[in-house]
Amino acid sequence: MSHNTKTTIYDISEKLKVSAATVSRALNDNPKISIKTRELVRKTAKEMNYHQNRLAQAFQKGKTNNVGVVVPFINRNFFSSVIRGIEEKLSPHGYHVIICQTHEDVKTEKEQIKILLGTQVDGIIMSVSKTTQNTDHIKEVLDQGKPLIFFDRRKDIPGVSSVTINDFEGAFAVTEHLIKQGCENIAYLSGDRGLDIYAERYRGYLAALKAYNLAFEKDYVFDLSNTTIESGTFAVKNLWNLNKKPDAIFSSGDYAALGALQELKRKNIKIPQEVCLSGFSNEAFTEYTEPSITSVDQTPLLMGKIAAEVFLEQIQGSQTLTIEKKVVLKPGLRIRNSSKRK
Amino acid sequence: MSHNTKTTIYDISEKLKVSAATVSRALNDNPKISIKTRELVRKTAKEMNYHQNRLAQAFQKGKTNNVGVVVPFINRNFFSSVIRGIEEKLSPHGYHVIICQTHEDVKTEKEQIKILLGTQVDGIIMSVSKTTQNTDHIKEVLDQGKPLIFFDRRKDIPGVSSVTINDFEGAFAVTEHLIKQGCENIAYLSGDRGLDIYAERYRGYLAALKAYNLAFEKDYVFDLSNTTIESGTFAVKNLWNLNKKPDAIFSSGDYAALGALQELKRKNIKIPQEVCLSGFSNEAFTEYTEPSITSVDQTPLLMGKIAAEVFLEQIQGSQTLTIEKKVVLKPGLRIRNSSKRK
DNA sequence: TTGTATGCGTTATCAT
DNA sequence: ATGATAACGCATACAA
Repeated sequence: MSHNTKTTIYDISEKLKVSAATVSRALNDNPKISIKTRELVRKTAKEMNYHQNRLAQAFQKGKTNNVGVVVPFINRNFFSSVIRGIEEKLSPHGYHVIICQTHEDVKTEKEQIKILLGTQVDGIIMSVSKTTQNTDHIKEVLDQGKPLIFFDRRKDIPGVSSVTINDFEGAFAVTEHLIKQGCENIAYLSGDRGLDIYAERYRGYLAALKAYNLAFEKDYVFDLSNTTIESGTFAVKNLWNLNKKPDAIFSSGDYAALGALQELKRKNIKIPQEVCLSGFSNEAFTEYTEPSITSVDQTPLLMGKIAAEVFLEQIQGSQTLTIEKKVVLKPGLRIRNSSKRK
Repeated sequence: MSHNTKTTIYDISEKLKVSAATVSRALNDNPKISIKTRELVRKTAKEMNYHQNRLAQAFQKGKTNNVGVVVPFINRNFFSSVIRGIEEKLSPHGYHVIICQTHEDVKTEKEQIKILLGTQVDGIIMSVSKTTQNTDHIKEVLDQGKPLIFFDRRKDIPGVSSVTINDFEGAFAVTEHLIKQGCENIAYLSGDRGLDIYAERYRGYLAALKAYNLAFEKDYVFDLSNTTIESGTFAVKNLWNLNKKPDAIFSSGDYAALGALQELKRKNIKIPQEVCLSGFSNEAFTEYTEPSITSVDQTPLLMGKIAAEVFLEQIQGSQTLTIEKKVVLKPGLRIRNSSKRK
């Protein structure tokens, strides 16, 4: 019942007294092989419990039909949704997705990419780690002539396509919304602006202030190394030591917004009456908190699908010519109770 | 600067006028090769931008150092934490994790396992999909002589080790806790009892009722095909059509508990004063809701680490003898505001 | 329609 | 300490 020794095409060829090449061709439904032989081979293969060694095949073809997806974390709604989008698009094309997480650590990112390349993935779709400065390990993907696509968190590397949302626009929309709710002293919790996305969101915040003639207050900008619950809590504690308290908090990440929410509640500060609050990313929990948190939808499913499409284009396109494609998606403001005053 | 043609050990051997075997050995730090040669080869390899082809290596060795991890979803706190635990344990041993999600679909599960086997993973650690009945595709892993370890959601297959928590005990503890808060009419939202975990949790609920001489009320048990927010909402709507309303709800999953919470709030029912509520799994959001939701911690990080340990034991152990190991972890009751009456 | 021969990149065995 | 060669499983160019 259980065959422990794996059967190869040679075993089949021996049993059927045909050549291994014939077996190989039959298995691949090569029309040059007679239907009769094809069926016989198939049947025998099944009987002998034959399973193709994809490794050997990939080795000889130089193509695995695997694509690597590298993300900081898999348990963020945003990233897991992007992955889902990629899978949905790629799977019908026979591509399989290998998921790797870096835990925001360059060293791990480097290692993961090295392994993915060594294991011969056909391409890599990634969102860079927060700590990534030097990009040599990323360029290596290009050097090996393989498609590389960034999504969300990109780096400026010539020849690399990317799919992002318009973070500037998203942050502008949030800030504008807060202003329209009557807020004038809007604190901003910023993620690491070494990442484009956070730099852009900050720009959006500033631009909206300017557009509505609100004074920029240096003390209202809080730099977080990580947008975590703890950092949000910490930020509020500090902000409330100021003489002039803010009447709104815009966090560039949902987790910090959540931490801020919790601390505001501990301080018995009414949301949104006294302070309006917004996050960014539209994590699932923003809907469930009390009050629910305003946020920005990054359309991750769509982002994943488009990233996958770009990959498919690149892999089908001529190998010599690399087209750099930059897709920028429109963010969606999700206004919830934490900032709804009417 | 960028070498598009990948260099092999032959390129190095040619340049250095040594044999490919020597290069291979040098690269692997074989002590039989002189230090001088080893260093020369290393240096040249770097210069020529050589990268090992792990695929070729795996092919010839019959060992990839990859292990497949198959889960229903990656964006559930429980699963992503287990994966993290597995990674942490396996990574120092040179193993790399390939993550696959089935989206609770047997067909996908089948496909994923087939691909993982074809791509020659050294073993598989998995949590079966809800819809999995027939297990032939899972047995195939054993047939190929590769270690297979279940975690959380297991199937009864001889020779397969598993790491689970004591779901019975966890559910018993929750029910007992609710009873001690003064609840007497405890509704139960059950996941698909075709899965061991849900069957066990149900048993725990029943056993606690019995232990405290509470009558079992058939109408209080609600069967959910999926433990989603919607199903929790739906359950509460139906339960509140009964003449005798429950004074507690114990959901076997956190998402359904969240849905129940939302619906209860819409109905202006005070939690925990009028109705106590508990979930199961300790999803991150259970801490953030208003009120926070009592739940059961499945110690996923530990579970992942142990699953990985079992894998390592099996792969290092003799190939002929398969030991079936069943590890059962202790669940942790996390009492939160949704059920704290004092 | 089928068979023969070769190569993919690496490691291992057996020489030297 | 190093070299020559076979082998891993499969697909394909070339022959027949």
